[in-house]
Amino acid sequence: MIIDKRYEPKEVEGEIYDFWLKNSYFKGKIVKGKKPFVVVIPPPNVTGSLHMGHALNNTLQDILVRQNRMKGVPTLWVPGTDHAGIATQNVVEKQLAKEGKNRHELGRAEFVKKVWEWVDEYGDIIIKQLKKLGCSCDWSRQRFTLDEDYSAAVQKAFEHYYKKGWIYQGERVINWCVRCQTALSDIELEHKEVEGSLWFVRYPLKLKTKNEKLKTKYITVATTRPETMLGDTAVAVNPTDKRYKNVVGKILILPLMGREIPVVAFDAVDKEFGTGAVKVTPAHDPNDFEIGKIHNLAKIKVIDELGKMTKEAGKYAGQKTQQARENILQDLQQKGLLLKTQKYVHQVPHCYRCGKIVEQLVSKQWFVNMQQLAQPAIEAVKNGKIKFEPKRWEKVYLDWMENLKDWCISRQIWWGHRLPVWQLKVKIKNEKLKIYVGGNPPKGYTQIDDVLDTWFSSALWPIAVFLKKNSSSEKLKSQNAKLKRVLDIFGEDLITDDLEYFYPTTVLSTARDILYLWVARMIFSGLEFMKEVPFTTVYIHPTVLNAEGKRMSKSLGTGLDPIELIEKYGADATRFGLAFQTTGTQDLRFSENKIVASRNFANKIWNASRFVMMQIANSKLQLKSQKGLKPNSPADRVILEQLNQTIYLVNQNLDKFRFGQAAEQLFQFFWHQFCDIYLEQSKKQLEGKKLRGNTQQILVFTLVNSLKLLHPFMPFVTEAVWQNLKKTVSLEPALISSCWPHSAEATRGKPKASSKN
RNA sequence: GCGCGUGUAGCUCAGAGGUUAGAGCGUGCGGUUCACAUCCGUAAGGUCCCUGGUUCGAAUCCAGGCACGCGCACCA
Repeated sequence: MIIDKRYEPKEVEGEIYDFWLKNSYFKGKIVKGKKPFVVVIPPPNVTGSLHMGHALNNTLQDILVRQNRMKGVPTLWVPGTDHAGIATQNVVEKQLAKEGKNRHELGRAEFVKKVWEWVDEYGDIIIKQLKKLGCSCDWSRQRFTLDEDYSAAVQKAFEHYYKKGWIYQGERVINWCVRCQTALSDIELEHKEVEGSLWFVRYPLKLKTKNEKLKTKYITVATTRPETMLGDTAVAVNPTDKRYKNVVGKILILPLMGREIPVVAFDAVDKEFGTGAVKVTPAHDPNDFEIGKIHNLAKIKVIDELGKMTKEAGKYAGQKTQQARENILQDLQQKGLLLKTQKYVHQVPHCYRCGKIVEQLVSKQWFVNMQQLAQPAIEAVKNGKIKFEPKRWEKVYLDWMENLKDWCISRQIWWGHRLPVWQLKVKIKNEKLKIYVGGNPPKGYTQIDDVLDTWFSSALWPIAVFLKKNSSSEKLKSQNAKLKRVLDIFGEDLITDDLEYFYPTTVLSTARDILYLWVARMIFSGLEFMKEVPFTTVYIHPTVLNAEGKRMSKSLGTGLDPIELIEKYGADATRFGLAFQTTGTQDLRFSENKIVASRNFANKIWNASRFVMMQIANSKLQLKSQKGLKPNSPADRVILEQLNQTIYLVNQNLDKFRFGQAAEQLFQFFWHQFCDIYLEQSKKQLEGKKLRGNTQQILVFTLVNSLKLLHPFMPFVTEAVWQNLKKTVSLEPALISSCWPHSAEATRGKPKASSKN
């Protein structure tokens, strides 16, 4: 026998993968009149390396893709990477810091060049890792969100929104990361519990005359951020609060600054919290900003973009916020205005990229008005055009969509798509700044510095991956009326037949934490630009937790490198082990045991196949179809029935994204029903001449179909066996493109009900 | 605060209104000529979180509670 008695993944995986590549099995082809099965990969960050979540998600996608490919459906899985604005910029900045430099010394052009160099050198790591995992992506279609054509599409999308009047520049209190030096959208924050304090500060009421005697001399406010009080321009109380009934409209003297500020009424003030009176800092709190709008309050910015006190902060100017806080508290204490201090645990926003505390400050940024975009995206889910799996995520999605705020899309970093916004160099006095939006600005205009939120471009992923001039697909030939609109938006140059054929995609499989950041935005973008949903099913895979039930994360040191698992146990074992643990309802508390068990299973498949091959060597066996099989013994009949049930159950479970149950069924069937029972039985049957021929037939038949069913889960070992088996039995040239078992008996043959009729 | 999820063998998890509740790993015992020791056979191991309700029958459905995890939120 040619093959070894132990399955050695390392010896076959590379070779098998090359074999698939060489024969273009992963290529997506347009087959007119046939509805394709299309998946776009959630593009990993170029800075990333494969973590367990990627390994899981891409295993599951590959299972679906391979199954559909075998079913004979035109199948395409588009791979690619995301430029990941802030994340990538941070990586390169860190590298620069090691050399004692910063990006400002380099200048914008030089810095961006450096990032591109970094991307060229390291950006492909994760792609190579996906290949190791066995992902059957169409690599000829690999995309990067900063590809030339992709960028063109991003620009067109911006222009489109702008023309509609949905993009505007506005002054708001935004989240500002002092470390990354950029604005962040609300969902780019991570709220972490921080043990802080609640300080109670007295704001004296202004006396009408020097000697006026007041019943109440102070209003006490509670704050977690005393340094912002320097920017206070009011104190707000609930209009129904009896305690403050008589002070609304009165004037207070802001301590330390001496500024006169009014007491105003505002519904949203919680009477129960603190003292029921809240200091109002319109420049540093979004709610206060709203109060300020209503009461026409000044916005006094006391903290700047570097996290230091501005000159508006009087004697505290130039101090870092923390330092200013301490000084202010000391000064208040001295003046007897600090009533008390309470320990207070609260949620503080941190930057999702660098982990530093985020400042809130007033700033001029670009926004997308969400009003008209949200509604169709809500409808599409409500009317079932997009289904969530598991279904409960639908509610999570809808809750967010129904409470959408405008999307802050400008970032003050350098790595990304620059806004196609230009302004006239010379600012004429008393005249609004002249702005041009688009690709060819008139003379004298310069482009503004901001770049777009990374998620603005990834929102276009299911569209933009099919927009490419020099793609394998040619420019649009068909004059499909449906695409007229898209042509108008993106222009002739970008539209290809691919877009017409492969959009909308079928399944989007992703992690729950980017449901808002990415999935929701793809949905409304798809509906806006294509007037059609970008995918019909959103599958949310379980989160991979470690043994302690903590989320696996590299930064937390709770990660586990899937590549190490592949090295140790093989890609098949890693994949099967992950799929096995994907049960649909629960998060996945990762256990290496399951990978070990799967490694053993791969070996079992290998050896059972070896046994079958030994039995049929030199037998010149002509493989019969199921109809041609003649089960002679009870064991024959049982194994064929069990195979049919397995085909049925695997299909059922995969249709419902029940990967674990499908894997379990295959494991049970192959190991216990086929190997433990039938293979043992066959040894007796093979002895006598009477049963020998049919037993051989059934052995091969069962093995061949098992390999097919197992292939999406364990592509390497099954293909390796197939290639060997092919030498003695006439089979399709490759398992990957062979025909998925779907005999009439199997599709109809539910697990047999004991009483028919 | 609101919402979501989970609780079943030592561990990780399936299952689900109806005999005796299952798997993998782990554990005990026995087994190496004859595909595989990454193996085979066999055994032990469960108050299905608690309380109440519906039912002929509940681990399963309902209500309440407890525990853990997660998401959202403008309690300053």
